[in-house]
Formats: sequence, C-alpha cells, structure tokens
Amino acid sequence: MPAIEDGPSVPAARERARAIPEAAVARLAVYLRVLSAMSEQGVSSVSSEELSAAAGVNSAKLRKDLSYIGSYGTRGVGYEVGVLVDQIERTLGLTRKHSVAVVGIGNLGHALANYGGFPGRGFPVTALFDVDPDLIGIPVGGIPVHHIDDITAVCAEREISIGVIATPPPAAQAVCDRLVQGGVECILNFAPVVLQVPDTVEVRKVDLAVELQVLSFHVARRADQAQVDAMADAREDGDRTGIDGMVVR
Amino acid sequence: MPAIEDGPSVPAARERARAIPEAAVARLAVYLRVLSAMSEQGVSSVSSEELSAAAGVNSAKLRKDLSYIGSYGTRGVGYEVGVLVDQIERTLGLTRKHSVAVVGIGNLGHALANYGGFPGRGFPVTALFDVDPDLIGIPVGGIPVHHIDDITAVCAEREISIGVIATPPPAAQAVCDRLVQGGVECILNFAPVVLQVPDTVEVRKVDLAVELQVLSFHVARRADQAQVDAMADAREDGDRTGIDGMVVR
DNA sequence: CGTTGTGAATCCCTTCACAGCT
DNA sequence: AGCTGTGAAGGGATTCACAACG
Repeated sequence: MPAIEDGPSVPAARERARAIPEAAVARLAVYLRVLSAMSEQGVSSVSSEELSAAAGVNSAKLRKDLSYIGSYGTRGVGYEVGVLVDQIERTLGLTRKHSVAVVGIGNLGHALANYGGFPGRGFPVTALFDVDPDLIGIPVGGIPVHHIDDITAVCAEREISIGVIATPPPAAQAVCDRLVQGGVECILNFAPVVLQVPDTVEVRKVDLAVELQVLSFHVARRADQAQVDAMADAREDGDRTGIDGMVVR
Repeated sequence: MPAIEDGPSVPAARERARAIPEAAVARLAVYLRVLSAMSEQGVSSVSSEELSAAAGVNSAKLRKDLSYIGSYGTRGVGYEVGVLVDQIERTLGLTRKHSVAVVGIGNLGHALANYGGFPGRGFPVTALFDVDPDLIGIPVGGIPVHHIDDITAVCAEREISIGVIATPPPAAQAVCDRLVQGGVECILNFAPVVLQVPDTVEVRKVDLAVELQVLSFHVARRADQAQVDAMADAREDGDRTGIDGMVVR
C-alpha cells in the first residue's frame, strides 16, 4: 500500500491508470453520474451498497472498481461523495476540456450538435461538417457547418480531440482519415462500418443495428427456451428432470 | 408455438443458442452486415481470413464465433456467403419481424423514427410516443405520434417487441414501466439512467456520456504514458533536470 | 460493530496450434 | 495442399469471502 503523497505517488497513479480494466472504466463513468446526482441533492456520504444499487451493479464489483483508482473510503463508514467525484473525474481525464467535432449533419448529427456542450459539459462541440451545400454556413445549435474538405484544417486549428462520425456508411472511412490527419486522438463512430485507423487513435462505435440484433437474439433465445421447457414438460410426466432449472441469463 | 420441422438438429441448435457468448452474438451481427454487402456485390465464397479482415477481428476468433452456430464451412475452401447469411439471420432471430416503438420524439427520436424501417429492415418502427401536445397526431417519418399515456395500450395492441427510450432522463423509468406493462420484451435505452426491469425483460443501453468519457480516459492515459516515457528518456540521459513537475492536466 | 479493500477462486472469453476434412 | 473446426492454454474480469481497520 503505497503512501499517497507527492513524489513517487504521481508516477504510481499514472501507472495505475494503465491497469484499469476497460470494463471498469465504463462503469466509473456511470458511478460518476450517479454520484453527481447525489451531490446535487446534498448527499455527502454513501456506502458501497447504496452506490452499487443506484448504479445497477453488485457491491463487490463496485468496490473493486473503486479500488483501481485508490483507497478513498473509510472502513465502517463509506465514501465521501465529493471525494469520489473528484477522483473519478481525474482518472477519466475530465479535468481537461475535450473539443468535439461532429461530421454528418443529418438527423443524428443534428441531435448530437444540439446536445449543446454535450453531456455534462467538458465536451464542447466546436465544429460541424457536412457535404450538403445547403447546410454549409448555416449554424446548427449555434455552430456553423463547414464543408468536409475543411475537416483536416479546422480540426488542427481548433485542436479537436474527439471526432464523431454520423455520416452515411460510404463516407465514413474518408471522413475518418481526414479527422486523423487533422490530429484527433479519438473517434466515436455511429456509421455501421469497420474503420481502419493507426493504433495511436482510439475508436469506439455505437451501432444501432447491432444493438437491435442482439436484442432480437435474446427474444429468440427466450422463445426457444420456453419451447424446450414445454417439450420437456410434455414428454416427462413421470420423470421430472433434475433441477437443471438453468438461470436463463 | 411455431412447429419447426427442419431435420433432427433443431433441439441441438436450440440448446446451442443458449451457449453462444454474449460478445460473440454482437460480432455475429457485424459479420452479417459484411456478408450481406459481399453478397450484394456478387461474392459467393469467402475464407475466414478474408471475412475476419473485413470485420476487424482475427481469423481464429471469427472461426470460433461461427462454430457456435454450426459447421457450415468447407475445409480447404471457405464459407458460402449465402449459407452464412441465412444461418446468422436464423440464429439472431431475424427471420421474425420485431416491431419497434420509439418514445421521446426530440432530436434523437426524430433521427430514430426517420431511419425508416430501421437498419437492414426486420425492425419496423410501428409506434411513436411523446408528451408534447404540439407533436401528438403529427406524423414523423410517416407514423403518427401518440401520447405516452397510451404506451401500454398501443404496445399491447400492436405486439411491439422492442421499445426504444429516447426521453429526457427523468421520464425514462416511468416510460420503461409502461413499455414493460405493454408487453415489450426488450428495451434499448438512450437515456442516461439505470433502468429497473423485471428479469424477463432484456435491456441494452447506449450512453453517449459514457462513450465520450471512456475516450477521454484513453486520451489521458496516452498523455500520461508519453510523459512517463519522456521521463525515462531524460533519466537515461544522465538525469537532466526532471520535468517531474508533470503537466497534470 | 460495520464497511472497506483485496487475495483467491471462478467464470468467461480470447488466442493458440493442430487434428481433421476436402 | 489448404482451410476449417476445436480442444487446450492463457488472460481478463467477476464474484467470493474475509482480514484489516476506522
């Protein structure tokens, strides 16, 4: 248990960051939202049990996740909300602003541009791009739309760090290439396309079709399971199968 | 209860379905899209190497994923595109239509409603809901908007199986409850809220803030790593005065 | 006491590497 | 000869359960 002091602990904190499991990072963002809401309601202290219930995970997982960023709890008591908010924000790099560019101002792009400052601030949308001449120059959500040919120049100039791709699929890779050339470090991709990027660039994708199809799979699985159950019931009226009652989940 | 008369492997296929890892299911949806595109371009045969490259995974993973749904390849040759498309569609339950309801016709809801039939068809949007009186009755993407008080009745009547929540956070749980009461089996949640549902209902969430914050984390991690590297370099150079004051964001 | 923090066990997923088939 | 299908090994992430501590 390393001392939390300056000096050697700074590199330690840095090295720890690398060691946080990807899955835990996503959950930290959820905890942060719950904690922020609690903070606004004047809650100042919380136990792992309470927080985990509000975040929809079990308490052991929550404590393990929090342990990745340090030991900020008090045994027998719980955590101070304010402390956790600060530490999670620091871990997620939210103390720095990350300028966002949105490319493709269709329905989805409009929705994204109008989020206005983006969720929870810290992610100001500072540039919009499209190909449609009718859109260019017109402000959406207060920001003028530029032509996608200017992506590289504008992103470099405004030090955009996150590019959001909301274009039709065929345009996505070309847009991505320009964003990368303009120096963006991360891309959030809404286009149903597998993007090729240098490994210095982080990509996350949000794929509506995939989400729906995964849900569809679960519907089918449930229906099938119901059928298997029914068959088993019908077939074995004397010999009740073992308790293989399967948790279908 | 559709009687499926398809050879002896039906129960086997059913039991296998339960065994497909969640992560693999999501990737099958990606493979399906790639395969559909290939099919449209007249490609009729593909190797695991080609397909995995197009889908952005390695070939061993692809073969393992495909093995969960059965053995449809030909050793020494590859896979027939059409066969894979059919089998993946069957596994994902895409042979059945899944009616979709969208709740919350703001910017995002508009975008979703206008997807028109939703990605790759099979997911027709058949009902829209909002609270705003100015929206009710007006068609969006060809479908009239109902009041959210009617969610339960309309969903039950039209046999909606998937509910999409695109409301502001405070409304999400109440909307969710009504969808569940109306008999929806699955929910796709865009609201940044942890939903409480009975465990007969499957929920997936798309959380923009989480996505951005995960990206932010990676930016921070890279910056930190770069600095650690720089310090290591400097130290090797005979301890040039450390910039060990760190640029802490 | 009550709650945190964490080694150890477990489970799940990925990767390897090669046997098996065409 | 070439490519698929898959046991086996490896690596992560989750859960357990309890020691440590205010």
